[in-house]
Amino acid sequence: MNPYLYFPRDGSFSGFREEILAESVIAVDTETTGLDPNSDSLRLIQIAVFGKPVFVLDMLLCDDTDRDAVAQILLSPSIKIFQNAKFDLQFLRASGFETGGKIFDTMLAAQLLKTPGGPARFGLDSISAFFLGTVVSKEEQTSGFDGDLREAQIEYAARDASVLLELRGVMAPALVSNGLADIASIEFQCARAIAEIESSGMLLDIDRWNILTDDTRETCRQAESRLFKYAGNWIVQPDFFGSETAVGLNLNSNKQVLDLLHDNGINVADTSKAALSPYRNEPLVKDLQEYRKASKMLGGFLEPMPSFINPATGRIHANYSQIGASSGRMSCWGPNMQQIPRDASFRECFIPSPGNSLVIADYSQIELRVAAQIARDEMMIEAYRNGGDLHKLTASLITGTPVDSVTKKQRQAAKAVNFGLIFAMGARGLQAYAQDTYDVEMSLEEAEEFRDRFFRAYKGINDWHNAIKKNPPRVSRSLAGRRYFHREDEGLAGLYNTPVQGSAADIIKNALGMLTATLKGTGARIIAVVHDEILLESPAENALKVAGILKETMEQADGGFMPDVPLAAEAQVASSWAEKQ
DNA sequence: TCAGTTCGCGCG
DNA sequence: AAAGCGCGCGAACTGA
Repeated sequence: MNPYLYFPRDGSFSGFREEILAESVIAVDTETTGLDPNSDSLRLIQIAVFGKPVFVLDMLLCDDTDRDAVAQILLSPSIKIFQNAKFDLQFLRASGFETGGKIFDTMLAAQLLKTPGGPARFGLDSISAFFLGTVVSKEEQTSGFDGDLREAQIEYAARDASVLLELRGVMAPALVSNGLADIASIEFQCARAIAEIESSGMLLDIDRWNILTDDTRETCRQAESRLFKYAGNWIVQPDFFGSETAVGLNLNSNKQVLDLLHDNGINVADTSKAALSPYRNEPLVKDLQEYRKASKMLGGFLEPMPSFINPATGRIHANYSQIGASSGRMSCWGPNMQQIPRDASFRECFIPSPGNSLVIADYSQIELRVAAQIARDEMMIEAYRNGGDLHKLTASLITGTPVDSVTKKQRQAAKAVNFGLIFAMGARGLQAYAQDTYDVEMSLEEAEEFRDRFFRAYKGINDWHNAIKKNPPRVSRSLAGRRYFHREDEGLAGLYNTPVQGSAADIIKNALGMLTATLKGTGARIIAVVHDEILLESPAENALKVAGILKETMEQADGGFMPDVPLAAEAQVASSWAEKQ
């Protein structure tokens, strides 16, 4: 067991201030009374440096002198090693501690270093077992940090901090030798922004939300009662209020819904939106879609959302998994703010707190730009360099219309073509995608024709696809060097898409990291990120300036790995999330 | 009864 | 030859 000192029991911590400040690398870990930085509290701060005992500070007991010493050490420019930094950063901030220097996050490092044979879980115990070959038992320290501490708890807390030093010793060289150093520094710097997003949270206009909930309940009920009229094979009875109910019919059961469809002459294989698409004008199908929509809105968003409002802050603090998707994108849960419906009726419920404004920005066509860069497609690069409208250009190329005479409808169709085809969509898929997403009717012949012309016009994209098709890679990289081990059976679409999606993630993560610096002194906070969109809350008087900083930072966030294609972002000041384009 | 899987669908 | 991809979540369904 490594030696440790526990303060204040073992004397005064502040006497060690200078020798710790002289260190260039320190490991920091915390123990808390729970998992919620808004309602639970920080109990222990453990600080480990090479060649010294681990310093364990009991925040319940230590005095202001020791607090000041910790504050200064955390703020120093030395490298700070954390395991899952965003967690500790939130608790530290809630207790008034800010951190300086670069972050090294062992959890993010482990995720970047992940290989097919490596660990699938990234807790400290799993990764120390894998990278150090040591077995760490966490049993003693999982809970009970709010009363008197047992010696074993202090011992394990100290051990966790010293393990971080050892882990970096192994992982830092591994990141370099695996070509992951650049993406690691992007991820590490981004962790600060994610901590800020989670602790900031978002404010929900609950009154407006409740009205929307009531309205949607009514819509759902009406669609339901219309659907019961098709249920001849079920026993239809008037309910207490006189409207009809099909006894035993569960509209959420796809099995039963399939029967209902068949009974009414709609012979589909399954009840998915795609399968029902040819019948979308049938009254039964229309009612079903309306029911499903309303029921999804209710069960998926409207009803659960109020329970996510944190009683301590009155705001919704979602959880972000920084490397949540295999592509390198973030994911979000509890609640997932990345899937809030786009309808203005939903998004207008997300508002700034009094005296503040929202500042919202998103990247313009970032995945297409990334694809242009990866494929080095000359036509696309040229268009983006000249500030052209790529959707219009595609519309012109596939229809033969001069760019200036492209109609709105043509541009809309081209949008579907652009997004669909660079990711290996077939003519069939393109046709359905254009219909579903852009409300564009396209015959199969047209889809085939567009597909053909698209690949003839964009030679670089065509060559990029052909190269992958000819020799499917086992390993590939995003533009910032994020590494992908492709499954044996991974389809072409995945091989095309993963590095594109991941490179876009590299860029926005770089922007988030930069923002923690460029927003300093404005009073603005990052409150959400949705793949290619960043939301801030800013003091109203600064909002216009902040919008400029946000746009500028996002456009400068190429990190040097987008040499041929410029980035473009659009930012605006808003009084709710609905006010966006 | 309950954990795990599948479907369908919200977002990008 | 043909093929969009990536998530999280609720409800239904499956299997022991």
